[in-house]
Amino acid sequence: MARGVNKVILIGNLGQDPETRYTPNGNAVVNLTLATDESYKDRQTGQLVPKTEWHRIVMFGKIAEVAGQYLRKGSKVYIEGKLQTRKWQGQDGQDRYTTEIVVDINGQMQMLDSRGGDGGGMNQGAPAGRPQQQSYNQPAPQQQGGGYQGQSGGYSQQPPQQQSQQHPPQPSPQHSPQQQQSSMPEPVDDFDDDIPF
Amino acid sequence: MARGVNKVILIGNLGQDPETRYTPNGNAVVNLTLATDESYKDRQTGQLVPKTEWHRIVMFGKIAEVAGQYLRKGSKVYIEGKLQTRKWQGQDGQDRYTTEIVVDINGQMQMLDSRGGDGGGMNQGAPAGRPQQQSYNQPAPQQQGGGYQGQSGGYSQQPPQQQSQQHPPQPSPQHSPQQQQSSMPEPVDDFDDDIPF
Amino acid sequence: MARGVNKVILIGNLGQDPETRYTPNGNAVVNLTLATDESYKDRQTGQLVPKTEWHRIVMFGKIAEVAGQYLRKGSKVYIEGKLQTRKWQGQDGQDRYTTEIVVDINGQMQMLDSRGGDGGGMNQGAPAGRPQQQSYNQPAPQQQGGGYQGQSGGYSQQPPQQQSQQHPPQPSPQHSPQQQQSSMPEPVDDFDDDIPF
Amino acid sequence: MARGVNKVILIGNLGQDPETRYTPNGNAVVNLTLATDESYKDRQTGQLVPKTEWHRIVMFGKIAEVAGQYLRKGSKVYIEGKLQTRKWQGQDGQDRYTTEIVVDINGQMQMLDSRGGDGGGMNQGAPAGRPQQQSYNQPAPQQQGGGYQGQSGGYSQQPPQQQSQQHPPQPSPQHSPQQQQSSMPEPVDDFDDDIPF
DNA sequence: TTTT
DNA sequence: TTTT
Repeated sequence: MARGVNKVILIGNLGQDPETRYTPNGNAVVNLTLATDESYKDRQTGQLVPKTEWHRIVMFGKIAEVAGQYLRKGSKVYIEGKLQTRKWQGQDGQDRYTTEIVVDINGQMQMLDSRGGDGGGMNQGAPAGRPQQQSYNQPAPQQQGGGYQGQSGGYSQQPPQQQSQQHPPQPSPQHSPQQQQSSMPEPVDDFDDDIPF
Repeated sequence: MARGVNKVILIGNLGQDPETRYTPNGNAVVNLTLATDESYKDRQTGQLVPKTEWHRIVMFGKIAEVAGQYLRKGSKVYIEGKLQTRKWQGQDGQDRYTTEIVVDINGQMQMLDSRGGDGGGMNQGAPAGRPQQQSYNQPAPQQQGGGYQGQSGGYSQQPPQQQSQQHPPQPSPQHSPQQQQSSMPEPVDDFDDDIPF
Repeated sequence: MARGVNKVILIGNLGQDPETRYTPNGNAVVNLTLATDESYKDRQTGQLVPKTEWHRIVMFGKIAEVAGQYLRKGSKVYIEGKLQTRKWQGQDGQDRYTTEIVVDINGQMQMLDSRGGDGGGMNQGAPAGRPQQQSYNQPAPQQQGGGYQGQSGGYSQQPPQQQSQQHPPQPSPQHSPQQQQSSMPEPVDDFDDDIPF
Repeated sequence: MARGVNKVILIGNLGQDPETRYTPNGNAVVNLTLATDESYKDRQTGQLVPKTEWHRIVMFGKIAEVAGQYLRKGSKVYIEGKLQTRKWQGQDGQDRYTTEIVVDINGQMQMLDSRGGDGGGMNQGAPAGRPQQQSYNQPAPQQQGGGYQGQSGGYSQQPPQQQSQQHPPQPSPQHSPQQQQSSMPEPVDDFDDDIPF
């Protein structure tokens, strides 16, 4: 529920491959940088000057999974999300603020590459087959708490094992104490399947 | 011209009265802070927790003039603009980044207070009569170059006198109310109406 | 899931009180007409001519319930939905098409009257207390099939009794046959379930 | 000027080649049909059922010129416009209504085919070179009066010769390549004002 | 850092 | 009528 409207709509290209992390609960969190270009006319020279605007995107839930799997550096994508500015501490102890576009359960993502080309070519990790134009709305709404702390701790770079199945506790030491502190936001918990297509 | 889409849509309330400045050419530049509220459910307590997101808005052109005149702390407003992140230097010499929603010629603004109440009450500068619900599209496009440096120099806190005409320096050091009225900048030429907002 | 983007954003005023109906399962369906105004300059006279655009809105789910309860003729509202054109038969047997803005689980609604005034005054059915500015996202997504036939049959003008509880079949003759056959249990609000359209 | 917000955002594919007409003043008017797809889950079978929504688009001005030149059947495109319903008379003398998305000076269009392929291949009229991803905002506002009458009379299927200049009647009945060149879209043209940013 |  |  919201008193107000907070909506961002972007179409642009990824500057890098997406970075995928996982919450202790196995939910994907993806960070992207997206470029939108605009040209303006220089007043002195009359020349058209290209200007690129870079956007930081954070995706949660199923959209994040799809983005992590199918988007690559250079991919063109439509994104709908909301603005969120988070505060963090610089190494000098001073407050810094970073504004991101959060794409959660209420957001949308749509891949716009008609051929799904990864734009980079050197992404050996790219999946063999990929969808060409597909849009995702998350399956269930969720409120974003104040807990997300950007790139900071508590996230695993490893995908969860079979998140949708019951399985015995992981003995693996890779899953560290960070998992214990399960106060991390868990944007979407009720996925009903892993791969939507 | 743009290769991409960069659009922000907000409905929220002003945290403070707008700050109006003027370029050397007499064009208004207005800074706003806008709050959009959202509630999320705390996972531990199950309580609805209100969360306010603050947005920095920069307006140019006629929309800026209208906003500066009619919006006040607490005003509810619809805004359409684009995201822009600008770099600046902190006092420690380090780079900082601030993301703002730029409402220029391609943006839109709409006052949503059915009564135009200023929400604060102590804004003696508020004009007597104000429109109730009015939307503004800028009359002609304009490209935003890279030159805008936020709050920094080159801006005047005083509105220009009759910018579109050559005129001798104003002797009066005080800006009287009458001047306020008669100093409407008219940067764009093809207005199809006579209402100044 | 969508291959494409289909989004409508409107701010306007209701032309009439909302019409609420209920599906056999007790889910609210609300029809609205919304006016958005625009002025254009007549090319001959140079006069500003007001022009009102009327939009047909159909709301489903919890948003519909809220709209039916709190919106009245004249209410100002923000609506986000999608375009849908449905075909129907005129009395002359010919095909007609009506385009509506569908506000379902993926849509949004926000009341913008700072005072919630009903704008009409003669709506005795209006609830005593009403929210002032509140936005609604539906709690869970739902796919809109092709079956919705507008104003046509299968809908009841009467609200369901205690839709969130199990209850014995209603002996009341007020409840039409259609309602009788729909004695299914009614999970509270997040229906991803049995809406037949 | 508008009291209200009336905005439509679509991403979809053209069902046919665009139809271009010209007003007596030589302004291009383009009609498109755009498909947006959505899948919904059939309640009986649980199957995903594809559903296509068709949208009627009308474009004016420079955007229309670009669309007429570069879009083809199958082209994927982003469109931003406004809803407009116009009344017309059926052959039976009865009123009919058609809702269209109007893309005028305040609208936007962006071609999303990474390769500009025409999707049909048999469009011999397609220009040799075409932009790949380009977005257009109209360079100057224009009010849409009540005068547009859909497909009806007053429009020419022939493009104007040099509409922006006074010139003697063209002797050549054939539209030469040079003319083609000179009618190339020029998304950004005349920013002449003095805003220094 | 992307894209054309 | 498009697209995947």
